[in-house]
Amino acid sequence: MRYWLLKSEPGDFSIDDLAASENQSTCWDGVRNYQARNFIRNEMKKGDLAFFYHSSCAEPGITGIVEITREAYPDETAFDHNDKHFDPKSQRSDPRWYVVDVQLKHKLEKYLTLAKLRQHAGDSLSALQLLKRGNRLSVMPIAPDDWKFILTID
DNA sequence: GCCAACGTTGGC
DNA sequence: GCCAACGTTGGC
Repeated sequence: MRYWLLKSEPGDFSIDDLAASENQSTCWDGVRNYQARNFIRNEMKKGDLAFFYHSSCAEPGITGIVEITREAYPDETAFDHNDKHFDPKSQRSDPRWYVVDVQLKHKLEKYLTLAKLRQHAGDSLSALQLLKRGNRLSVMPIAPDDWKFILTID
């Protein structure tokens, strides 16, 4: 079992949007970065857990935990002319982009801000990709030790 | 294969 | 809104 972090702009799709979804589930579509795609397509397994992270907002941070409930399948939004994630280079015969399904496990009791995470950038979380400068990856693995540590942060 | 131009991400 | 970082594109 592996751990992940998934970014979403709350103005686009927030954890409350997920909570309000049918089965508290959604397909994680719109990822258009190859490194992130490779994680989704090749490495995410059913049962893996992921932090739900709110990015590009007033107070970025980890807001909840989701479970991967279905492994990779083609991203339909890439085929849809009317979707903002439409990609003419993705063909049904050779899909370029993939999604997984995720289901809400729970929101964190206390919103864990990026600022709070940064307090540990020098020691316990020194390897956390999220805290590296210039980090723009929207899907990234979290080491088990980092996952455990993050859950202990008050 | 190089690299400049451009677009996007995301924190602040 | 600004700007640094980074990925992608396209001419050569």
